[in-house]
Amino acid sequence: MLEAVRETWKNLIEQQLNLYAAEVLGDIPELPALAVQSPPKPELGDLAFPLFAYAKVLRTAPPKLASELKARIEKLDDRPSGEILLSGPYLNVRIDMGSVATALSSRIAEEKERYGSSEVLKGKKVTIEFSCPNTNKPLHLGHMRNDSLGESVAAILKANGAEVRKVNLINNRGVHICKSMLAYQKFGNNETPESSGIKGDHLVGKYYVKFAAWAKDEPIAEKQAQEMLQKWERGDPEVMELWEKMNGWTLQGLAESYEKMGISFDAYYYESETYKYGKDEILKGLEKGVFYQEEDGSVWVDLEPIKLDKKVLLRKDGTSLYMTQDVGTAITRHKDWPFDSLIYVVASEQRYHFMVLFYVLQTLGYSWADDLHHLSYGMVNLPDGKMKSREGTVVDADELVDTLTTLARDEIREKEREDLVDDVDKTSSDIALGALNYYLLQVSPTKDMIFNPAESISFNGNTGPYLQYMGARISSMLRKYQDDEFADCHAMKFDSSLLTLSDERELIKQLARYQEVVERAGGAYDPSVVCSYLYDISKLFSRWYHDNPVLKASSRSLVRSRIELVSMVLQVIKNAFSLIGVPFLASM
RNA sequence: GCGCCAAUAGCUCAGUUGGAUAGAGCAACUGCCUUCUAAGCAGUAGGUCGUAGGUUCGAUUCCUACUUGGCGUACCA
Repeated sequence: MLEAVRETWKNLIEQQLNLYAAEVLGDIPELPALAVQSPPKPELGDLAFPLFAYAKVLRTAPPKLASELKARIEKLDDRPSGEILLSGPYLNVRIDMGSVATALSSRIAEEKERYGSSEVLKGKKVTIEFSCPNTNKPLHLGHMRNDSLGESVAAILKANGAEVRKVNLINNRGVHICKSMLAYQKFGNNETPESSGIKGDHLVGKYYVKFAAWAKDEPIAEKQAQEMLQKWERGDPEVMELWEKMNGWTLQGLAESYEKMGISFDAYYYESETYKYGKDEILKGLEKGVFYQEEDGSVWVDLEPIKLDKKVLLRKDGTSLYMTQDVGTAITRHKDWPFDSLIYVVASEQRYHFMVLFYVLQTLGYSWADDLHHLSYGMVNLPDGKMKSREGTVVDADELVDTLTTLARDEIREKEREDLVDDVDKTSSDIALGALNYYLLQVSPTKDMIFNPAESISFNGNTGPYLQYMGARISSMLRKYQDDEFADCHAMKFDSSLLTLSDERELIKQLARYQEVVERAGGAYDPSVVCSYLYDISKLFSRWYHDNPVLKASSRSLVRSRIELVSMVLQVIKNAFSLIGVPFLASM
């Protein structure tokens, strides 16, 4: 919303620069593009135009040039409202924030939860794949980063106007699946989730762990697992029955976890189907001559054009590999729903895999293969090192959510707010969720991160609950404002000229730039952009409303104006919450 | 060996695409609850932005080399 103002000033100054150049030099040279920045401090205005770059061409010192331009612009009859400030080599502008606030207020009132959305990706269909769990164990912290990112990026792209299809590929076959099946066959005693009271995914996970323990001093274990996989591939009825039963348990458990964590999908794919895909595509490529065959019959792609080695696409016995399947799955997905862009949310360990995959798809000549993205995120480590399932240092997702929920509930009790909160259980789990999603999304996706459990359960500082708390405070204020006591204010019109404090100007500016934030987050597939924005605006708001009364402001019209500002802040943080999986709470 | 990614306060992280005095949170210390929710606000202290060159009027940001760490480099997934 500030863009228009920014452009107006930029064009005006560029125009004056050209006129000045023509006067001084006699002709119009090619001038460098004018940069627009934000001044570091509010006193310095709202827009900053550094003039260093013109010193040489115009043979004028930047501070002199700044005052020259100021004088020229101020002489113009037809110039935008706002004030020009001089600050050394910078020409700064204090914009007319009142008119921005007025426009903003009607726009937010009209667009409500759509405020901040844009149409930059309108008409674009995006498939995003994330989560992709194995069916041999429950979700852990690593999955949670994946899930949070997937959900958030999907929401951000939607807000930018894209049509988004969220897909999950369930890894429900393979030797690792057989391992838990085998252990169950041996040690399970027909235990079920019902008989044991253990959630399905955790029960299956228990046998996966059991297999590892057993295999440690049982050399034939691995071999038996391989044999079981072969039986599975032949469709052995007994194995299939067990497979279906145990997968059912896991999927039921995962569904519960997803539900609890606010994760959902538009479509599921299953590896037990997709592992058959891709072989014919590779053979087609072989016919076209884009791949080549070794004497032993295996099919390869030469990655010389992307400066990599060679990669096998079909084994010598003609069977598929992971890569083969992924090629086939991408193509199948495009047939199912013709996307313009496909995003894979997968850990950075697999960068190489996706470089190859994308190259192979391009080589096969699919037009949509130009817009494939690997949203590669870094590993989640613990303060004392890596998570290792064998050493039992894996942070279990369900357990973590439960712990955080309990802590949130304790906090509500301790503050004696149980009666003031609608539903204590729901509020507690929403706080837990907000804490987790914010903690995970705050960090730039590409970077490895350290998950500090002690820190994640702290609700102080730069955390999800801090943001939720701001939302709850504002909501509480707005509820009070609904009282008859404020009836006279309800009838008044919003007068933006009363919002003259520096913090008020800064708040309006932040509100006005929200859409740009959403666009930048979308362009970079980076929810942390939204997180930083939310924290900045919340912190600014906290300070402002700590220092300045709203409902008890010095005049009724000031009450009305500040309420308008407060309402706008609430709408914007609510909208931003929805992009990063932080539940909004009207009270907490 | 080769490739990719990273390195900013004691710790965890930002840094708006090259600009003004590099910012938060946590931890430490100090104030502020008869006043719109103290899950809060304000303040103090904490930095050769891994090292060395280069490009530029200007570099935490771009380039090169090096150091350190992570991850890859399977006819595994």
